[in-house]
Amino acid sequence: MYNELEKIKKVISHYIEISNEEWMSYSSKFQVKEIMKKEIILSQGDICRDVFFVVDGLLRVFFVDNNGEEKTFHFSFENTFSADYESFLKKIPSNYSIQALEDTTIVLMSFEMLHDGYKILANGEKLGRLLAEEYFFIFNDNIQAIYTQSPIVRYNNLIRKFPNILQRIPQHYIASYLNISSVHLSRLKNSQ
Amino acid sequence: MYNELEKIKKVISHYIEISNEEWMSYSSKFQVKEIMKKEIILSQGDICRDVFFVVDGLLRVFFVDNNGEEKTFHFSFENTFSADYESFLKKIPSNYSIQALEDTTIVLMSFEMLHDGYKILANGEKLGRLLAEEYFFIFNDNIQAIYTQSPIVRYNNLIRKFPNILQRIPQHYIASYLNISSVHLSRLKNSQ
DNA sequence: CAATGACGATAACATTTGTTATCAGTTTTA
DNA sequence: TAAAACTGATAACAAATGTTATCGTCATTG
Repeated sequence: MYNELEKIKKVISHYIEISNEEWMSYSSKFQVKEIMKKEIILSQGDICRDVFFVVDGLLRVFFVDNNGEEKTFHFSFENTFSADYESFLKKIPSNYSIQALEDTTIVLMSFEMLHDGYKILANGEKLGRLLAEEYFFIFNDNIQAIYTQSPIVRYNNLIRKFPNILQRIPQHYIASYLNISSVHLSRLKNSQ
Repeated sequence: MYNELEKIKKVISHYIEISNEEWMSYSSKFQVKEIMKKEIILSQGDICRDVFFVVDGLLRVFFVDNNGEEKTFHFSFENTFSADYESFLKKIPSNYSIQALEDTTIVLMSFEMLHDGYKILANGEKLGRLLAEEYFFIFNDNIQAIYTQSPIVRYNNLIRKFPNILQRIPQHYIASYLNISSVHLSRLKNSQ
């Protein structure tokens, strides 16, 4: 418990100043959870009630398209947040599912908690703003990569950014993330 | 002048409560600008110093990829904001250019103004948060469409959402937005 | 430990999509 | 108003990508 909350405190402190008193009362509301590999912690269609902070492990965010095919569109590594943030904020059914790719430790942050934070914490609104901005940056970069880079370039960049990704994530999930078939990715890799 | 600011007040009031006194002092800092068709108001590589609010007209957000090809990835219609929001927030060189597709009236909102607003306005931080969230929603929906929908489905949805888009935007820009060649879009349209 | 399933490479083939060029109609510009 | 640029359709061809199936290896599970 101690370590998990220390980690999330470190991340939050990176965004805003938070006093010890504030942290003491605020952090008591966090919920820590251990989830097993393959476990699904958010199902497409359900409302995303919490933002998940990944303390240790790895999550996969995906959805099932009209043809019944799974599309992976995000991996959540250690020390990052994960959620269907639109579902979370608007309280509408989620378009994504979130699944653990490894045994994972997460800290749950509920909608109520975040919104209480807007009032309770001196810099609560700022935290909300910076979280939204951070999410936006991720998606912005992502969309730009899709428009400007070929799949194999995106693949190489991904590996450069996360060198151990191949040991942790099955290749067909990566292909799905690149929005190409697993056969095609295999071909691209072996013909560069 | 009167009408332009009324429009943006209406949009901002949709996000937060803002008193008349606040609006009086705050709105005086807005800058209204008329730009001509084809004029470029943000150039790739420059820092995006302002968020543009489109009062009337139409903007195109695009970038030039590694092969020297223009990729359109967003159209900004009336009553919406436009910017390279990442460049704007981080004060880093913009990856996008923004160009008017019609004679357009915009209201400029500088970084300093937005940040002053965080302090001056009672709900300033909240406004910043909601703007970031709004931007995030747009990109979220966009990325999801790219992953789950075929180009022709995205095209049809686009037309359903903006029925007069074909009269206002050349088809090859729309093809670029769909991330397909203009020849291919032409084919898809005429073979549904 | 045996059975099952997951994983990634590969081949063969089908389909989609891009590229280049041409043309006719329209709009813009000098 | 004449020339130039822009626009969208179309054809022919090339390249990229998907689909299906097979196979060997490895991990998981009962």
